Amino acid sequence: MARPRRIGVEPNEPSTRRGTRNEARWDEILRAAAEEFNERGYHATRLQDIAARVGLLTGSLYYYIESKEDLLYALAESSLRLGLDATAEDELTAQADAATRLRAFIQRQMEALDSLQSPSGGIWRDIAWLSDEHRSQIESMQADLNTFVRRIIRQGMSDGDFAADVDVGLVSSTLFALLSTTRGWAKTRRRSYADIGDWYARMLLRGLASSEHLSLRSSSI
Amino acid sequence: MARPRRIGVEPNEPSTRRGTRNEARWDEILRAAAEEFNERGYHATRLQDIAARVGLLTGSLYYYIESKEDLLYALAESSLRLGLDATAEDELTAQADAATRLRAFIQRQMEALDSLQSPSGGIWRDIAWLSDEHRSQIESMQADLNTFVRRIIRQGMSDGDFAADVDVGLVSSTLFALLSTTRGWAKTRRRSYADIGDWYARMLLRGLASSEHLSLRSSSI
Amino acid sequence: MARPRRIGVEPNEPSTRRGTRNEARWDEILRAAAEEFNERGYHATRLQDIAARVGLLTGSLYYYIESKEDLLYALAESSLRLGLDATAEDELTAQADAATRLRAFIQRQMEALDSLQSPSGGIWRDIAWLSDEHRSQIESMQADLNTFVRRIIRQGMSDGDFAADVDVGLVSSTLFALLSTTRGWAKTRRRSYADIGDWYARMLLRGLASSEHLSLRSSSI
Amino acid sequence: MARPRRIGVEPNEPSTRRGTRNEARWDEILRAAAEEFNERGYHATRLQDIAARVGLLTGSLYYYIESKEDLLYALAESSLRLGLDATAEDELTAQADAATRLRAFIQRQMEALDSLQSPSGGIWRDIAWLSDEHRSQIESMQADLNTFVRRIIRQGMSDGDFAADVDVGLVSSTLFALLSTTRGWAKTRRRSYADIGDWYARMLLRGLASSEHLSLRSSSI
DNA sequence: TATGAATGAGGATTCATTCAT
DNA sequence: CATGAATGAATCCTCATTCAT
Repeated sequence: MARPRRIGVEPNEPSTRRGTRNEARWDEILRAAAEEFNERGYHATRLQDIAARVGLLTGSLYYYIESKEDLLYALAESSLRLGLDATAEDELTAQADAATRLRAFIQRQMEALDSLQSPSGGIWRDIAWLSDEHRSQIESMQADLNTFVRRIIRQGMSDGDFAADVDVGLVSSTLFALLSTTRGWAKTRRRSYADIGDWYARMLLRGLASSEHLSLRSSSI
Repeated sequence: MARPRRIGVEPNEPSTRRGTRNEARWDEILRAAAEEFNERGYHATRLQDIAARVGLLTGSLYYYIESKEDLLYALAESSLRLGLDATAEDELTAQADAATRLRAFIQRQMEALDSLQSPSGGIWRDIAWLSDEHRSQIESMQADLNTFVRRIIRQGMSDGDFAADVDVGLVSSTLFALLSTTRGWAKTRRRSYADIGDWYARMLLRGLASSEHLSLRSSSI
Repeated sequence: MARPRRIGVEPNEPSTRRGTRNEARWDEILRAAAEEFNERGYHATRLQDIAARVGLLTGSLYYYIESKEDLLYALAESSLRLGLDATAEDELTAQADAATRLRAFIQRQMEALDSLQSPSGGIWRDIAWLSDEHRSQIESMQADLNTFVRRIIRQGMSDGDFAADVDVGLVSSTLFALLSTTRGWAKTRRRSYADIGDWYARMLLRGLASSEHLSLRSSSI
Repeated sequence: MARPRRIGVEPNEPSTRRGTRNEARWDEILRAAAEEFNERGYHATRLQDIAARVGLLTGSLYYYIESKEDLLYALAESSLRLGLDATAEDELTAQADAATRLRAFIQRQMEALDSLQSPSGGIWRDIAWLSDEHRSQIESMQADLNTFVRRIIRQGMSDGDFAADVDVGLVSSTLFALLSTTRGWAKTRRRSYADIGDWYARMLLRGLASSEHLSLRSSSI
């Protein structure tokens, strides 16, 4: 293990490089990396662990990657991309009230968890180890996702659906905390991601509701 | 000689036990370790980082510890001990309804976050790196804490305060996920731990409430 | 990361086993280790010393070993295996009298000294540093060798060739002491191992003889 | 553990130093060091091991020694001094035949083994780690002892008591090998040092005898 | 005399990374 | 594409040694 050395990375390498060839293998590798990172964390995971999962020797990985960091980036990126994709709303939803939109968002995020490369809490702290360029890309995507959620919440507040005294940042932090932690313990659980998403949505929406509102339409929540 | 992963038997005994001498330093060290572990995670943290914070050389740390693992254990242990201490209820609370008890529990846990050595999400995954003995001790404490929460939830269910269709495990997982993640982002936030605790309690209790119940006494939640 | 005395469990598996790959190198390494251990002893020898002899960097040794202990074990094992191999007797010898068999045994042991990996007194004390499993294997082989010698001596005693008052354990201890020390000083000496063996045999056999017996056939000894 | 650093030792330090004060403690320490060195060897022994035996903390040892090497030197020196003392012969012995003198020498050496600080095979290889000055002193004493034995053997040869074809160096090597190894296994044995000495003398003397001589007076050997 | 605390130079071990084949 | 072999920079851990109290 070592502090990141990559002092000077060429920003414009021949993109003819890695990843393009043999998509299947590349996916395998990403999947393997995702699992190892989820279980042990980025630093505790050895390239050898990943290579072994795919049936390769460590050195062989370098046909596909340029550095270990590549895997972290690729995973964070694809995970966030999935999250951002789940940001797209069909016409109906797009015009619905905040509660509906939030519930839909949560459910779409939970669905994304099923695809193997998704947010496992631990990875996010390790973003700090990415190269400057990579890190800022990731952080920008995180910001976008965050913004999407905050917009919905603000919409709910101005529509009077959500309590006026809600701390928007607190709520979105809570939501992402829940989403990113889920994978860690959900495996052992018999609940489907959909069920868990239901519970999250119920908690959050009830929590967001203003007291009067809550008593009026509680049955629908 | 260095880190000889002494697989086998040490003809020489473990020497004198550390940790007790110079309580002040020991606390400093723990505090430093907690902060580093929280920021970078167990594996990414170098003993040097910790030593430097305390103004020692790396080797000097070994006057206080026997291995890096010791620090992980000490932190996990003290963190859980705090959590378990927060399990003690005054007479009034002990006889209160589930909602009251749960809210009190959450607030006490949040208060514990203020003491420097407290649950930072990341640490828990690294428990896997503890020695067998240490790990089983930690896991046992985790189980105790878990049990306490589940009992309250079950009480609420049988008293009719909480919805009957609640998944106890899911709820407690959610609660611990929230508690252990908090530290990660709370620093940047202007909310006090007490405020955050209020929000957690509100969300969880409303989430747990049965629909009718909710509409009836929603204003009090 | 270095020498983390990984007391506990390794979440990561031992990886692929070494030693078999590139037999030639492996032999070189063993030979180098044997020489260093003989000269300085196990503890005083640095892996760097061994690596340098083979023209490798210290870290590169770990492609072949898992720990320094591996080398100690491999050497002790191969040394004892040689010794045990020298236990095999041709038909003629097997049916000869004790004196003949003992002499033959000694000579075969001395021949074994020529092969580079052989008993150098110092190594045996360091066996204490082997892992439990390794140590018990070594000790078991030592016991076998010991038994072989004791059987011959007992045969000699019951055949009346050796004095009846001989202390079997004492004799075998003496023999192994001689065998294991030889290498230490024999290098500087101009005598061949065969000559030295002759002298050992002469001493021991005469020492073992009963007084009467001795005077009768002394010329043949 | 480290290669000996003492690059430049002042040859003429105030000898007012160590060892003089509190003879009792000093003896305890030497005794402890002797035992540890015998069991684990010089390098594997930590000053802490020795200190612990005496009930001191490691640092406190430095009131008595100047460096770990001091202990090795003191032990080697005292051990050889004992050996050389055993070189003194009473008038009768001094004028006896070689066999008698050799036997007497062996017995006196064996008696010396009882005093706690005596030759344990392992120590001798570690002499290489002494400072130049210390080492040459030790080697000089070794040479003296060696010479004494060789003289006796040569006397025996010229007197016709020992075979003429004997290799003097080989014999003395053998003798010292036996003497220095003894402690290693003698503990477990029920034989007294005197008994063992008898056996050594018998073997050597018979081994040294010329064939004719042997048959003539075998009963007396 | 003895101790507690710290130092610092090793030395073992790990692992990302390279590269010729 | 993959492997075997090697590299070397970290990082952990050990222990002789120092020194103020």
